[in-house]
Amino acid sequence: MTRPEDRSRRRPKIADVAATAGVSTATVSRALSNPGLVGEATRARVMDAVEVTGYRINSAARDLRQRRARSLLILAPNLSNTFFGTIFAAIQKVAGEAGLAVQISDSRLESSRLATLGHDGRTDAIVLLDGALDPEIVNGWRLPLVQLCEWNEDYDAPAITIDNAAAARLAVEHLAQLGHRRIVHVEGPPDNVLAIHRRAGAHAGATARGLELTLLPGDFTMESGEAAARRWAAMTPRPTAVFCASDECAFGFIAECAAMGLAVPADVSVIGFDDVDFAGRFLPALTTVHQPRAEIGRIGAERLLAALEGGRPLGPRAEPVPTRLVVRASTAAPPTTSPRPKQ
Amino acid sequence: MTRPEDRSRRRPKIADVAATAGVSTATVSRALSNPGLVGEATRARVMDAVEVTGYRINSAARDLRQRRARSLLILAPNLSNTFFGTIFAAIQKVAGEAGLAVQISDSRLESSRLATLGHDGRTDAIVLLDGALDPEIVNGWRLPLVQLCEWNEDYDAPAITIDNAAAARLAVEHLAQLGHRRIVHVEGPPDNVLAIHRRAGAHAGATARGLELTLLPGDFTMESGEAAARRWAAMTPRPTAVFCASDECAFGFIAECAAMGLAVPADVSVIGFDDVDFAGRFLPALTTVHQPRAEIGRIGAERLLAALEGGRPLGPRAEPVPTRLVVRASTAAPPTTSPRPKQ
DNA sequence: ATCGCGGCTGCAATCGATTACATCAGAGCT
DNA sequence: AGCTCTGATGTAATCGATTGCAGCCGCGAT
Repeated sequence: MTRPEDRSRRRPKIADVAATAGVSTATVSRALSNPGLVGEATRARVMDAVEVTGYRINSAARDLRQRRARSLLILAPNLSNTFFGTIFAAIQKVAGEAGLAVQISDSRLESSRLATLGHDGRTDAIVLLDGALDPEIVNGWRLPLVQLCEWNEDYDAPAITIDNAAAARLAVEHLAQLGHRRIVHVEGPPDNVLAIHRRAGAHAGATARGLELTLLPGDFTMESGEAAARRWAAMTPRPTAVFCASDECAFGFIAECAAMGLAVPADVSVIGFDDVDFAGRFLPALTTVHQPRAEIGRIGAERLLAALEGGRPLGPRAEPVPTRLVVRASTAAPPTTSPRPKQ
Repeated sequence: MTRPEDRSRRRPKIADVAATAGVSTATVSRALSNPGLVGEATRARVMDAVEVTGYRINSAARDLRQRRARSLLILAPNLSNTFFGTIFAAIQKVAGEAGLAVQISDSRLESSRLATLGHDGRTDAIVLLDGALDPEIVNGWRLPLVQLCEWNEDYDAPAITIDNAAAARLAVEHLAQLGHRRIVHVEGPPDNVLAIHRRAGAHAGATARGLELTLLPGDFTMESGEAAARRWAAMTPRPTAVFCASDECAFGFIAECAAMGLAVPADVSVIGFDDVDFAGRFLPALTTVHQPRAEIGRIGAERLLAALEGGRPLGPRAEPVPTRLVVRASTAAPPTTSPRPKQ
């Protein structure tokens, strides 16, 4: 005999509902997860009992029995990066609507802890935003997995990305059209796929248009943009435009120009990459390549869901997501102060 | 008799390890989670067997038996908000090191789904970044819970926050010291606690220094900052300084000033609130109140962990986290163009 | 009257780890 | 020798939901 206090104190379980409704636990389970299997009157009694007892399913028990976690893991190299927020939100929206929980973790941890994340049964699928993890570990996870934005050829998983080279080329051609002849590309980190493709695209664009291209090192951060600005300022003659491998880098570049008393775009045109939320409000508003982050997150999550539900494998690779150049106020025709000296 | 293929195909469980090591499952379990309890030789055999079989614990089974999830849930009204990224990272760091998974969810969903999140046994504790949820639901969760940054008096949970009123007052006093006499405060959303406290602080500071304070509506967004800038520009005489309730709002205000051909701080001083990552690189670099987000996230996570391990309840309320004014380039003495007319 | 069938429901095994309790061997003590 | 005590290990119950199998009931067909 259960006293009322017990009910309020203990988390009700399916057996409590069954007792209240006068049916077996099997029937309660079926009424909740597969209502078509139970008679209408019974179902109503069960629902009432659920209401009365305040029953909530215990996911751990269900997960154990069904051998799935109803949960998806996002791994990113730096959770505080503003770039990722939108992606997280998009993934969570899709996953949440499908009843999946979303777990996040920093991807930069010791390999044993990292490996465990994909093996501990708490996760059904993985979204990877980091292309620099050990392929052994990544491929060791026997879970549906998609890569987003960044990718690694050694991972045996599809990637949802934009065509970084083509996008970079767009940026350079924009500068060429404005009349710039000598330009700088501030690169991303040397080993990064994105950096490599963007550099290749910039190079291709410059070659096609006959531009003189100088590469400066960088790593996507604002600090590296500042450093690049100082190196650029010391060049003679100064290139008239700069294509930064990320918006943050561009912000740093522009801020440092301001500190040096140089104006954008009057003294130098600057173009970024990503189109983060602030890009449009920056002063000057930043011309940049739009990377559809929400779209990428959504597509990634949807493909994982399809793989989980259909049980079919994820396609090997995906079409690139369309991107576009967003022209704002940080690019203009090159300064005409001194007519370029013949050489 | 298990054939080798079975091993490689099936996820090994604790029984497989036990069989390989020639001990019982109980011993394996103890060797892994409480090594002091088993003999040294046995422990070594078990560890070898773990290695050989490639065993990884099944969290669902352990969670079920131990009635805990080793997981913590973060609820925020908008996951893509740049403001939250740093907090997520700090929480994940602390939690991850303690072996807890971190789950994130948008807090703005139908109440039934929201309520379920705290009741489904997938979560041991909750970090709440939203003060606008139904108190019935929040208090219905029988889990350790902390509020961060924002809070709600109706929630029965401690809050880790800064002293928003005092911080706002600091901002206003800074403006007073620079010589401003008429100032504007662009408020946050009317019902928001943060907005209310910041407004109160601004009001107190203005009164104490004998400043003339005008309130303009806002909602923390860049758009509301832009709108406020237009309203401010239409005022006669124009106040010479503006205290915005958030950095984003300040960015919007400054961007709109630029669009109207007005310069900051030459024509108007602007001060923000939060000190988001971009604040220091904005042009002009934004004077703002620093909100130690990583610190707040860390403290919140640590208090939850302490409550989980010690089993003791969370303290009722926390000391405010110290904050400070960061003076950069967006504030200066008021313009002296026309000496103020006597009235 | 009997059989078969379909629709509901219940019984009990199951998922995989943890842990209370039992057992047992050996050491130490009287 | 007999007893207790301690430390290591095994046995089996347990966490709470799902699900294969079987049973029951009623109805229509033969």
